[in-house]
Amino acid sequence: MLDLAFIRANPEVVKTAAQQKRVAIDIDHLLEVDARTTELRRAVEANRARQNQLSKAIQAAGKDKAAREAAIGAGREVAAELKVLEPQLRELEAKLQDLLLRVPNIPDASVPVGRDESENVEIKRVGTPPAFDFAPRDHVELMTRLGMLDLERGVRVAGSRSYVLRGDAVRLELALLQFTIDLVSKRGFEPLEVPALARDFAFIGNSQFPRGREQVYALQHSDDADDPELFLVGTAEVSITGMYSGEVLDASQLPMKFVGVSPCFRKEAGTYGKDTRGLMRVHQFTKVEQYIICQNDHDTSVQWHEALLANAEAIVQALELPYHVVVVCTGDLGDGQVKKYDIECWVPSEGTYRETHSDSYFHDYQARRANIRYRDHDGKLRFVHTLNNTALASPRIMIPLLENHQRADGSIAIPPALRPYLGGQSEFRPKDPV
RNA sequence: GGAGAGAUGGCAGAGUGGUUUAAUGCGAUCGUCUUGAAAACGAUUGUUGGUGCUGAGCCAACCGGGGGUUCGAAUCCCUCUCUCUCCGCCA
Repeated sequence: MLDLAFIRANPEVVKTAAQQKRVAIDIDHLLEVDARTTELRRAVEANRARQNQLSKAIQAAGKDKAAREAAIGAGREVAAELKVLEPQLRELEAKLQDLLLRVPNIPDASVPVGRDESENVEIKRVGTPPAFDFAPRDHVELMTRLGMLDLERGVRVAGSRSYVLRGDAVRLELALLQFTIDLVSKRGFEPLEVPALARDFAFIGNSQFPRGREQVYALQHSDDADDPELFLVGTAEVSITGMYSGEVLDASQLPMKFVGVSPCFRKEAGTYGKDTRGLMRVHQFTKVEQYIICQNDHDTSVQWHEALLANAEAIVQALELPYHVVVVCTGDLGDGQVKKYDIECWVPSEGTYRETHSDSYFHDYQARRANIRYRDHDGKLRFVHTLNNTALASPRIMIPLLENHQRADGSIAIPPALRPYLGGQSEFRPKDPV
């Protein structure tokens, strides 16, 4: 959420940002609602002031019955007027709040303007895609042959975009998660295992709601089917934002650095026909997420944004995956994001790079929604800044991991960094080699 | 799932319809005293919005969230959330 005072002072900046992010929002209408709200609030407050004066007059009247009755009579009139005005004010305030929640954040000046992901800009390329002297297999074929994947039965249980990991894939996933948490926590990040269920306020704080609600699974937690109380998170980011909602932190506690793990659930609404094969886009997965809460300072945010990227790069480098980094263009940015880097790893079966990590900073956009503040050294309250980046998402990471390290016989080399987490094992080998 | 008790400022804790403008204590900040510190003493110390001669002042709201009764609610009523105690169930 942006500061309303900022929107009032810079409507054109906000309009341009919304346009570049391809968000349809009528800023003029918002300002008009804002003006009407202020006007009505003044009227309500004037009535309340009058009410307080009369209340004192009633006390002061004591046993002077006439004065007392007169003041109570006047009080009735004020109360009657407030009874009309107050619901109008509440309605306007709710409308204004809803509009405010839909105003996107301002992208950084360094973000390229573009329509969609096709206009993201590569800034870095690391490693070389492997040159196979055989036709590389895709992850579905490799994993099925290795007894690691059972798509058919996963779909039987839970429908399309579902899967069962079997055998060595389960060991591999646990190894990947532990390797990742170890690497990031060694860099000073506190491990968290957070709820995968969260209330709506956590989603609002994170800026998944109100826009984006259709991507989230709602749970009927009470008997009132129209009022789901809990939702399944699509990322631990939601839960971590919710953790500190409403708190006033102390400047000395910052920065807070977390590495959180959780199951993640996504409806993937509107992606029919996209990445339908295999493990690229699934309804349920497991993700290790980096999250930082820092002081309200642009340069500090930028510094941590780079640090989070460096952590993620260390992970894909240790897994020996060829990758590149792109700056995401305005049209592909989330509402709250100021700037975002994606790491995309090379996928041999597709002959292209695919997103595995997403590194964003928000300034105080999330903090303002979630009301996370800190008392600065000068004694003032400020909203914190928040950032997050994937550390590792599984099973998606298995696609480049297994495809890049495959051999002609269908076996797969395990990168040395991962071997300690697999009992020293150096490869996955099918029972029936090709 | 059943029964009961609670939720008040950074913390503790009074307050059961009208000078509550939320007491008191602790903490914090500043000052006095001191070589310095501690102690003692004094002062200050919440948030949000509005107004404004722009951080003097003035107005409004906030006692877990929301709604209601009343001229007037921390206080009475309804509802939701959470915490604690006991019983039941359970990995």
